[in-house]
Amino acid sequence: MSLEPLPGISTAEMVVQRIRDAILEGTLRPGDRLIEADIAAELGISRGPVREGIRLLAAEGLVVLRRNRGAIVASPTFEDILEVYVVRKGLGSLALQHAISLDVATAPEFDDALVLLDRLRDPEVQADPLLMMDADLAFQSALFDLSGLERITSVLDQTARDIPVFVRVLGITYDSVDHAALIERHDHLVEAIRTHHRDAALRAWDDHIRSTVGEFSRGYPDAQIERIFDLPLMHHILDHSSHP
Amino acid sequence: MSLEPLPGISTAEMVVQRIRDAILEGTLRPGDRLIEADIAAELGISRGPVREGIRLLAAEGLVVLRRNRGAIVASPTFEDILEVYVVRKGLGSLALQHAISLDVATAPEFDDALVLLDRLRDPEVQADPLLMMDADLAFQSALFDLSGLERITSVLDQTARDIPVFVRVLGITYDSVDHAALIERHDHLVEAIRTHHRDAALRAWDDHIRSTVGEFSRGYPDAQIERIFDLPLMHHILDHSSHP
DNA sequence: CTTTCGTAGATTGTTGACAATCTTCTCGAG
DNA sequence: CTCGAGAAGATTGTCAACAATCTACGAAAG
Repeated sequence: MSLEPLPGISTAEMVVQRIRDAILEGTLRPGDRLIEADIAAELGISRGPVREGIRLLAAEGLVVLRRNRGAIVASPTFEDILEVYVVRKGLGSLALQHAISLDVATAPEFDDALVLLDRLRDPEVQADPLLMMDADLAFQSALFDLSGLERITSVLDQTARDIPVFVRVLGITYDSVDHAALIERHDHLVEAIRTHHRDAALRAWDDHIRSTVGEFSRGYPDAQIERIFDLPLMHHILDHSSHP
Repeated sequence: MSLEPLPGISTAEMVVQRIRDAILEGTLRPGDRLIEADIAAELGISRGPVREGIRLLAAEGLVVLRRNRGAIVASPTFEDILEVYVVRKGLGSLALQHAISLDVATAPEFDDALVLLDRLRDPEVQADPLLMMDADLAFQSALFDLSGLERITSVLDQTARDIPVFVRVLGITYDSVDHAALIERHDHLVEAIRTHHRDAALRAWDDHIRSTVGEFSRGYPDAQIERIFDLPLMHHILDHSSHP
């Protein structure tokens, strides 16, 4: 039996949460400056932990740091979110393959993932798109954890933290998402892992990524999913070789 | 024409370099504590930048942070370095595929990569295994940059920074590495990219990873490369579910 | 002899002040 | 009217002192 240290969260991590929440809430918008002294005053702490929190956010890609010129909230583009999904497709495949090659179906962590999957069936969760997205990502994260590959899961978790922010900033809505279909795909995935069907699992994962990307790609006409995930990504990214 | 700000490197980054060098040099060994005040005194600066540098190293995975208990030099295992190569195989494939789908052979950055490849032919470089490894990784990094996928290249660059440290800490030697074969594989890779042969490039990349992993796997008998890279990684990783 | 408790020392976490750098505004030259 | 120099203000980078926490050692109880 292991008790976590009670504070659980450092001051710098509190800063991270507050700033991330402010972005999610729309209080902070892309391009806004993050002024250490102002944030410190607002939170009633000194600049040190604020500075540390901002650096953590920069490592996550949520803010951009400019030497001696402070930090601004990042301005993710549609290409950025596509790249995030390319990473999730690639590393997710690796994690799932490895999980299958282990005997994870009997591990207690596997049941944890099933519990998280059940959360997606909760009508209360389904009513709130943001809750739904969080629950979905938490379930996927639990699956990846089964692989025991810490570096890979850490990168995947980072993308999972970025996605809600990107979605919010880009104004993407999941209104028309088909919850039943989403859950069915996840059921397939779980079943494939349980029965050690590697190819079926990879197919289910690929389906999920395609569906998700397809869902939020409405309104971005030149982002055909076929081009994105047969080739790994769309063509017009190198054009952004602007160096501001 | 753009001039970089002359300092080029922040104080915290200097700290990062010094500590990483100390690990590479053997002055700092896995498990050693990093005491902010001591390091600050040694470098003639205050604790602030030292603290910041240590956090950067922690984000890189080179040191482990424990709340209120300071940082210690990480103790990478053989499984860790295998996982690093799994990441490089996976994300490297994505970056190369995307680079090929663009018209990068005519880009000036492509020539930069060729120059870096030529460094591997320099007898002076070949004489020093550490130089050779750095030059090799720099060339690969230049290839990945062609993709324009910033998140993916940033993860790949992080693994590239970790590799020399892991190699040093684990006492791996590349003595018997076949330089001619290494360069020939890279030539194949370059040629495949130039001629838009996606499958050939992926095969060359896979060859390179296998050869590299095979090279340093001598003396680790139960790490057969076949098992590692057909399945994504070896089986006995989940056993390390110790939570110290 | 082993275990628990308490204290002293060491180390990290936080703070406010100072130094260095950047930004913005004004003013003058062309 | 445009452009550039220069000063004032704003903001980050750094520092040293203080507070909170942890570690280690030793004494006392069982």
